[in-house]
Amino acid sequence: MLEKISASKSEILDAAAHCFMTLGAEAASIDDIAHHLGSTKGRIYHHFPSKGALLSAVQLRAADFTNRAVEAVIDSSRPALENLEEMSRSHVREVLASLPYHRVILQTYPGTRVKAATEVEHALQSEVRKGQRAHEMLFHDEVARGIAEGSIENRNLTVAVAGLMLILNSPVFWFRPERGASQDFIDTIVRDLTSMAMASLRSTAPAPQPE
Amino acid sequence: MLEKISASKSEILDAAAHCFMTLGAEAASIDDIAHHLGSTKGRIYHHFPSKGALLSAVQLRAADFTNRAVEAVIDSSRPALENLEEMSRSHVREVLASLPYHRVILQTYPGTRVKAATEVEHALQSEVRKGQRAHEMLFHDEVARGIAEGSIENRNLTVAVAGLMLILNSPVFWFRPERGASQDFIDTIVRDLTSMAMASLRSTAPAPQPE
DNA sequence: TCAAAAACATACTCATTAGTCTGTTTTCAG
DNA sequence: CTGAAAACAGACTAATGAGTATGTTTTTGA
Repeated sequence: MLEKISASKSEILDAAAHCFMTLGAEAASIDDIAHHLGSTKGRIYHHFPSKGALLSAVQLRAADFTNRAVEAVIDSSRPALENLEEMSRSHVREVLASLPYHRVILQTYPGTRVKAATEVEHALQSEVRKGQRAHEMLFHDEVARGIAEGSIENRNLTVAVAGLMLILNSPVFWFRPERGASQDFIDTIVRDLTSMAMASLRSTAPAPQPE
Repeated sequence: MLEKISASKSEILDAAAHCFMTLGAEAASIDDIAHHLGSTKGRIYHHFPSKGALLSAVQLRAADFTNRAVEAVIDSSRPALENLEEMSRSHVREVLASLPYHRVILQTYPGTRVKAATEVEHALQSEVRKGQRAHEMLFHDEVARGIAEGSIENRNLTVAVAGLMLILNSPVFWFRPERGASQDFIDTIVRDLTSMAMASLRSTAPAPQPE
């Protein structure tokens, strides 16, 4: 789904993600990104046709990161909750590892339709949504399986999955890697968030005990 | 904490919140907001000194909305979890009721420092954070109390409260009132999100049974 | 009833910034 | 080696949008 990225292109994406994160996707200018690279606009516009395309590329890569990380640990032979726990752990780890990219996604999450949306840009945005939806589907399907199993509380699926993803993505809002990112704290975040996420899903009432 | 707002000023805030929501806080121009009001810039700049001040006013009002709603139902004589459940219910209801305002908050949550930040604007933003922190504190304190009680799982407080707030705010990301906001669906959202939030906090291991 | 202040409208200025165009350097296949 | 294409740099254009300055209307208090 994602074409190969040259080393230079990847460097540009990293810089773009960083600037979008610190300044906001809309406020960050192409010149800001170029300056952060020690280059000029010429370099960026040689690789990307527009700012919108660059933004979409960053968002697409973000979804791709978590997608790969989660898909790698999926094992549908396990019970849904067990599987979801591994998936969640992997997702949170990846978010913490590639934080700037995921910050950008959150910034453009709501239905904020871009003003000057050409046909091409619109298509790119639709592609981004598709990638995000695909990733949510990984969790969506497992939650549905868990509800069928009886191990997960029977709630509105949309509401439940949205809440789950928000828990897993919550570090995006407050995690500051620049201020001391001790491996210990990272482990705490992964453990506690995964624990909270699983607890929020787990069925309370009958609790089928297979022991 | 919040000065009285004239009818006209309130109308401007509503329009601003709406435009910030649909177009994004950065992309929405003062002219856009004025046009949505059927007026011109003059009206807005008569009441607000700058776009940043207008944005801050919207954010401050958002925090004020949920603050009032939650504070009204706090009853610290109850057990922490019971109290938190009522608070959460009230919070979610308020978010759904004044959605545009809360969308704006989420858009500017991350550490995106504005570029042209004058001293005044900076002070306003700091005021906004203070209001948001105050509201989070309401939940923070109750969670701490619950942990002390033993009814809430002993996790990192920052992580736990952040996760909790994200669950409660999650409709901001996907709820579309324009597309059929049946009272029934609203009730479902409030019930399921509150249920998930409480489940994510509840202590799993010893479970002190006071019955 | 009548100033004066509040509440707007309208026409500007000026800075920022996305995108373009042309030139220069680097890479690399043959 | 060489020439052509890729990978940039740097100057320029054009449009958008925040903020201002000066009107005009409406409200209001005495």
